[in-house]
Amino acid sequence: MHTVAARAGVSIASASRVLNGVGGSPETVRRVREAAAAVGYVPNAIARSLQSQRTGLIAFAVEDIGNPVYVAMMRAIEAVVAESGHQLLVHATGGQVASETALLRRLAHRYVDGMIISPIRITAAHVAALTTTPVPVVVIGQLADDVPVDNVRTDSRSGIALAVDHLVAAGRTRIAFLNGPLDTVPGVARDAGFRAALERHGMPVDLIEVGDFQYAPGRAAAERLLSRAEPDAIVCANDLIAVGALHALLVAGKRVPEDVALVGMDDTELAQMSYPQISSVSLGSEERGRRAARLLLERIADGALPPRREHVAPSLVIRATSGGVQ
Amino acid sequence: MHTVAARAGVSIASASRVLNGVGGSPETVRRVREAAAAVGYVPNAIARSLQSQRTGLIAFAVEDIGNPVYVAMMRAIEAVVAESGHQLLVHATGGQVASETALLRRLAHRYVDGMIISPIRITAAHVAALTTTPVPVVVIGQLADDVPVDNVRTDSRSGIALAVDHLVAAGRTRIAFLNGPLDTVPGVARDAGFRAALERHGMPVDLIEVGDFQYAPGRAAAERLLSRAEPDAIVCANDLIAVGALHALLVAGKRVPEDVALVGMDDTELAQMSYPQISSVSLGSEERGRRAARLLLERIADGALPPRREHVAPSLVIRATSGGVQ
DNA sequence: TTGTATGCGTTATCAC
DNA sequence: GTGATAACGCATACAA
Repeated sequence: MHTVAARAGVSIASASRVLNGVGGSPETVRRVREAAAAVGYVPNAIARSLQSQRTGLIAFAVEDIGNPVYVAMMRAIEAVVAESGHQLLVHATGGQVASETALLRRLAHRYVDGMIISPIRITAAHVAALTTTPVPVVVIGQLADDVPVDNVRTDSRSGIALAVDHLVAAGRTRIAFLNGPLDTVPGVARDAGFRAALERHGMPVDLIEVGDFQYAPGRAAAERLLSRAEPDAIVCANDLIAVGALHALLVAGKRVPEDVALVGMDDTELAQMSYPQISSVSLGSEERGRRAARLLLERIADGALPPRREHVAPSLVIRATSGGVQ
Repeated sequence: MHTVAARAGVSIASASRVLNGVGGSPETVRRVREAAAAVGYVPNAIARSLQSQRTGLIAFAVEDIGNPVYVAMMRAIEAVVAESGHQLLVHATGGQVASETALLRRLAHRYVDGMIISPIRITAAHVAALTTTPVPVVVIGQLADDVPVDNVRTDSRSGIALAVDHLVAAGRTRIAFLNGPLDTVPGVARDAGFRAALERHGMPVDLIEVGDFQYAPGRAAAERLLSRAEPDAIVCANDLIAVGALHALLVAGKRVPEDVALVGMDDTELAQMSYPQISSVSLGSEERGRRAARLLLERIADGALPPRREHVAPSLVIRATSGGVQ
């Protein structure tokens, strides 16, 4: 900038104004532009940030960037924030509470303009960090009603009910459930949803296996299930588990869906990339990502907004594994 | 900082020194620490960056963050750069040349300390941008020998040869190839590798279909292939195509591997998450990511280093779809 | 319109 | 060891 101004024979202030398109006589504009082009001037993002008090960065923090459901969210978020000139910073937390709260506290350094976080566990430490951070945060996931933080949620409890109702309507009577850890927010919600749905249909709740929200644990859980019972339908707490269960079923010689029907959750591209294609409860991942991004941008623009809650309703996508036509 | 210094009754300089752990009498240290804790002082990352001339950010630019091969790279990169206190900025370029060169030019703004980019097309515009950028860049992929930029590469040409040799040894005689676009670097390399391998075995090269490096195009390409020929083996240019081909084969009533053997490429988790599990040529994605990250950190530390080329050799992982035991 | 001067929040340099 | 002061690169009140 200094060089450009000197070369153009004007002050640094004038050069700055021209380069930002505010003010400047035609002659000044011409000379500054020429000088800038000649020396290949390009503004320094950091200095500009220091002055403007914004970095142009949005952080997205998730447990596992390999899970297709987060990839879908990330894409949706990226599309929204890119429109407003922001770039996306991705944090992989590994689901560690310490790692997530550390991230939230680090926000005070103001290295980003805002953060979208989707924790699978929400502890008191989370809430404390969330309510004291000086930088806007939007949480994707269930947040207690009294926490004054923008929040986009879905109802996986009723999502599980959609799956169960669908299977019951198809005549299935021994419906099993493969869940993730019960010390996670989605884990407890889905467990409660499954139990409530089965009880509503007057069915015994005895076919539950708990593993992790991953492929291999899902497959192992299905193997445990098949070794002790003969379900005619399996609901899975996410698509990774469902793919694992599908393979366990096929290895065990079961026909899907004739012998055992299967429904996953999250409706990721994995469900469509399996064979047979897996029915799945959509929790609107893209939509939640999109909404979260919009909420965040709004709050960055106006910090005085009241805390908002947005809700995305689940829906069932029926495919081959639950009686749809192949 | 100003507040902390005032509260501690020392100068800003002393406060800064104490907070950075350099110098300070025991008494000064105590008072500054106390004051900092009292006002909840936390350093401003931007101001610190302006002074230190580094952002602590590393960018990783890829075509599609949903492709498991890039997810694997990203994880490996993240692990390495995190050790040195860097954070990862992820760019999705969509494979657009304009988008990638724009990204490279934007590096001049110095919003990151360095970039790892894995373009599937490398044009003259790329080379021009790469050689003029003032910020360290490492390219994952084939770069011309005379381009003075750090580069981590593999040899997918010989990777394809591994797959073909394996299938020939297993007695397959009508080997097909499902490739991605021929205007991409991996596309041409894999095409050349397939042709060379088949010719080396004295086999006719007539079973090639070109689609895109995605699931649906892969499946469509396999359907086109099956409608016009009866291959007894299929080599796929990546795992997404392979999964699509597997499904096309199963829909067509083919037994895999009895009727048709299948080998993918990239050895992503997708290959293990399919049923039957897909044999795949590993191109060492994690290893390439790790090496690229190390090269970048070294160059950031010492810009005078000569340009380096690192090579990761491909290897074949045999699974169920190519005659391995189920 | 233009230039001067100041501030953004830190760190580094230099006398003391 | 400490404090005043000058950077870092830019944007902007204010006065001219």
